[in-house]
Amino acid sequence: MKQSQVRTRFAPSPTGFLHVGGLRTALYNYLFAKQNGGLFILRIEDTDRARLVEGAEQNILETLRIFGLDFDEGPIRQSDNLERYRQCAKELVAEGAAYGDNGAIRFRIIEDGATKFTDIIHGEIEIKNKTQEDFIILKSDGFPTYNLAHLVDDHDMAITHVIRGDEFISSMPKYIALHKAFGWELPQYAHLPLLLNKNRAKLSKREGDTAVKDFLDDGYLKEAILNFVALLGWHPSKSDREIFSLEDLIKAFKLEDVQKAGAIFDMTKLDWMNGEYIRRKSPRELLELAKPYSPTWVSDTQVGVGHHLDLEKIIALEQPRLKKLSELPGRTDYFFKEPEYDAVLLKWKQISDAEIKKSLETSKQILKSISDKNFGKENLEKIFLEKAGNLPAGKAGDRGELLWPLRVALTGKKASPGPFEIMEILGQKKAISRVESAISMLK
RNA sequence: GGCCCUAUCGUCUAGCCUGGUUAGGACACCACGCUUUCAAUGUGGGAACACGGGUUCGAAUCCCGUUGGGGCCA
Repeated sequence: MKQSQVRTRFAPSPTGFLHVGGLRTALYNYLFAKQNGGLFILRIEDTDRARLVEGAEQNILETLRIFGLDFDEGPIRQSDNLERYRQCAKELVAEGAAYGDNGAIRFRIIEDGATKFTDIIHGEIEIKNKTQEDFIILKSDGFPTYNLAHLVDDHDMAITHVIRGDEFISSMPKYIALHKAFGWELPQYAHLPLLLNKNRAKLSKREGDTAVKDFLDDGYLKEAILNFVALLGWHPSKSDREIFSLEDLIKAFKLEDVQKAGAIFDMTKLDWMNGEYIRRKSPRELLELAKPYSPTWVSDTQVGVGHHLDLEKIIALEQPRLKKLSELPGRTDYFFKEPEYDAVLLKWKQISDAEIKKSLETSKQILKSISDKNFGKENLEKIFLEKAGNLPAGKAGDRGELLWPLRVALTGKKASPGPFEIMEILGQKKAISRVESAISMLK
């Protein structure tokens, strides 16, 4: 009848950078603990010395910190606890549940019958004991195996709910037998479906691009990654909601609503979600976030002191188009250097070179006639559209004939924001000189 | 190969427990509107209950089997 406080743990091996599957496991553990007023604990499972990767532990800690998955206890390292595992192994040998085998210690499996347990996500599971065999709990080098160490720690740390990947289900008879041998109470188990790659195979760190750090470096916002990962294998029942902050998730998440089947990690939706979060930022916030993506953004010196506002304007222009921050330099390069492009790009529909030239000359005339103070986008738009005869798109002599060559002259791109907004930022002098360059290309 | 898990649009999924829905949403895709282009945005569209048996007046939903996928062990 005891009502003990919920304690969950995330127990990664520092064998590589934290990947998206690990982040999800950590998140679910965190959410479950927090929504129950419990504690979330971090344990580093570093007993497999051969597979340790330098920097991995630090990356795991750093990544959890970035996502706000703050742990209440830890990090606890298994390598600090070796004596305890050895004692436990000896204890099992002493009572006959385990035996020595070439310097290692093996736990004895009784092959009769079946082991039954209840999983929070999967429900009742029954596994025949003869599918198991005696397994090593302490290696000859004196280090414990996962089978022993994780279980001793979960007990010592009073973990109430073990939330981990599906791949451990088939070993459950081992863990249950071990608990019995120790005379320990079983925690509750929730086995999460695996994250799969496009080929439907288990997502692995070796395939690359699954490290959370890579996504962060690529300009995915932490809110978007977290939200996206939360939705892989979980969805609120009877709700269509998709956008969740960490706080929202604590309220809405239900372990029982976690999917049983594996989910394919498909970045297409992540791209959309990242765009959603990008659009929710203010240009100022976005500017801060974008600074790492190009030397241009780092300091104002390259675009001239006092142009901070312009940078914000540039960001604001791209904000609705951006899927990830790393796209920014490529999309905005024409603000910082003269565009390079092929003259054929200036051609609007089927018009002749002479007509393009005439169009550009018209733009040049207009630009020269405007005073510097009236170079705002609204005014520019008004004047240009009047000149274009205010004909709607598609009509003979439509706006495109005037505006397309102008826009290309300014950007050198076949896709970009509109010319008026661009010119407002670029200023009259540069706008005119770019139109002139375009004209000279047609000679 | 043995064991275990699993199965709704291309993808993430709601619905399943407590049988009766035009099987809902989102991403992606397509079309249209807006528009100089690309986005953003609005409207609309195509798109799924793996298969076979039962039970039942009625099955995505309950039961059995098959097949597919995945995991663990070897």
